[in-house]
Amino acid sequence: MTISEISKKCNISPDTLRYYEKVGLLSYVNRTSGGIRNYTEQDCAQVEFVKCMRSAGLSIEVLQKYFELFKRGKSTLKARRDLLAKERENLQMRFRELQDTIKRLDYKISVYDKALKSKSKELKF
Amino acid sequence: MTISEISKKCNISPDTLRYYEKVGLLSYVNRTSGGIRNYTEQDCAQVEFVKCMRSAGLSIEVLQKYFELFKRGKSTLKARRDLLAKERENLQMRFRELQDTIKRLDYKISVYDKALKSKSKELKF
DNA sequence: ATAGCAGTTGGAGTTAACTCCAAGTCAAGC
DNA sequence: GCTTGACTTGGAGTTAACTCCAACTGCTAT
Repeated sequence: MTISEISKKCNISPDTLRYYEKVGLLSYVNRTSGGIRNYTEQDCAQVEFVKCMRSAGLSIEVLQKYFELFKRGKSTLKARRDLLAKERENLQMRFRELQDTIKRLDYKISVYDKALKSKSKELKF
Repeated sequence: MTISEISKKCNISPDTLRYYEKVGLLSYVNRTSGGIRNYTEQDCAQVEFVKCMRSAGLSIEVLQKYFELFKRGKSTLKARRDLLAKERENLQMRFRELQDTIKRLDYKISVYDKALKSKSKELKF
């Protein structure tokens, strides 16, 4: 697959794909004889993984660390597991915070709805 | 309350508090005769609100818009309600994505645990 | 064989959201 | 009256994560 195909499929810009490769979030992608990137299904799955983790909020730095461990081979299995587990815990925390914030917004919206019905009050902020 | 008191109470740096005021996320904070900020309980509650929304991911720009509407008075009640409702929907979406990502990480971690037990396999990434 | 387009590279530029700095002010204690 | 320390301001600097650019290469179709 060419870079534009992956770009469309994963909805990530070619520039971002090249950037991810440059900083080590994709192991070096094979090139055709003409020097053009030729993504495999594997590469594609990895791009999807990176995209998913990035949009959940994992930093580039953490993902670099993960793939760097990967390159070092089987001896880093435990370290990688632990890295993922730690990030999982971070997400869990953000998950609960997000839940609370949504509840808070629900309450605030309900206060607005009341104010709108009574057509008189102003709120504090 | 002085800026350093609020800073401690809300765990936001004085620089950030001044920045928020400058860009309109806090209505102008009263000063003492000597020109020093003197935060009220109200201000404090607003700081808490901003902090909560910011850490949930609402942009400075959206919060600026919200407080700008606020300054325009009661006529913008509906607009503010709708702005909050829209942001709430965004958060709800991110909430579900986060849930999925956590599940995905759980699965990946379980795969790692299996690999660690069998002490032989390497994973794809 | 040439026009045109998709791709390549290294490196510069952009954006959001802070964060830091220099120069100055003010109240309090010695 | 002078030092100290917390505060003030406007504005410059930083960081993460892209995003854009210029100059170039190499297929493909006319």
